[in-house]
Amino acid sequence: MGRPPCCDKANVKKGPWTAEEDAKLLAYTSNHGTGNWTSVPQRAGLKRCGKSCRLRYTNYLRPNLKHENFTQEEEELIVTLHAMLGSRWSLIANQLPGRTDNDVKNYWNTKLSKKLRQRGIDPITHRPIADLMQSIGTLAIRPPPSAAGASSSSYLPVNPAAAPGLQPLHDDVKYHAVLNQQQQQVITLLDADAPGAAASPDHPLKWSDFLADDAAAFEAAPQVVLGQYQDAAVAGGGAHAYGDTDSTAADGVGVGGEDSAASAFIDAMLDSDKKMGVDQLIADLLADPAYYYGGGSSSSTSDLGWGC
DNA sequence: AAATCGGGCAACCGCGCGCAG
DNA sequence: CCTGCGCGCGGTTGCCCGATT
Repeated sequence: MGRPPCCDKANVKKGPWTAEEDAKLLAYTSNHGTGNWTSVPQRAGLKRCGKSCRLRYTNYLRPNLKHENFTQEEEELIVTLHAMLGSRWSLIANQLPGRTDNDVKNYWNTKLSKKLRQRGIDPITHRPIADLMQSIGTLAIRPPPSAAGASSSSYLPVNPAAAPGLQPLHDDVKYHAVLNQQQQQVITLLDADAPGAAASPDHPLKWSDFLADDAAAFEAAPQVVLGQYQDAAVAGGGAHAYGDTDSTAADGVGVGGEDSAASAFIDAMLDSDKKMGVDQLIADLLADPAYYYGGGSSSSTSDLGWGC
């Protein structure tokens, strides 16, 4: 059997919140804070489920929330982080002060995913759709991994430059295997950067460490996953600090230095990887940016025109 | 002017995780 | 160690409203 419901659904109001309910919830939270959500409805005089109250507060009533449209910088950051994290909306939202996971998720589903598709990028894999179609096309005729020169027991990457005949789908499999490792590290690091969380001694790196204002400090860093969005960002102006109007929330993200900062971040991740014995895997993967976006093709990054 | 359609968004649902007893 | 509970998350639903026919 599943878990019992958190509240008596028969006596709980559902649907849109009224101004009166908002006022009650706001009055309660401003006086008592947001402690035990299950007791909030009763204490605040609301006929709502505690979960509903929490959702209403975090997505709408919470102070310092932004209600205006997403900016170009925010869009780019969402796409960048989605490429690294997938649909970990809460982690992505943590890097966008004043935005909620619901905001980001809705914006992605209604706007950004379509935008990417229109530009020929698969919003799930962040790779050119043409490449994916080609991969699907090779599925039926692709030889087993052992025949392709790779171990059949693992997805150890082969430097694409050293294996030009590698089938695209095989690339995809390895890409995801390695990317998943990267994602897990990014997630761990972002978690450690969450408000109130201490940096793990096992992962001394913190995402915010790479958000220095001085973007030039990272110029030497190789451009990897995020590089394809850089052209538009650079064209849109120099380094510009992301509006951090709420110093108590997640740290403001320096979008102007974001790409280079993110690259430096990944570089540091790679250093960390060495300790885990996967540095060679990552190094091989990063050796060729085309590995991510089928570079060299017509779908090169500058063609995305993201800033338009 | 009315009906229909589609996009956007707020809210709900179910699940997993962490923690306290 | 086990169990129950609360919280937070991601996926999904359904309503509202503007655009189109």
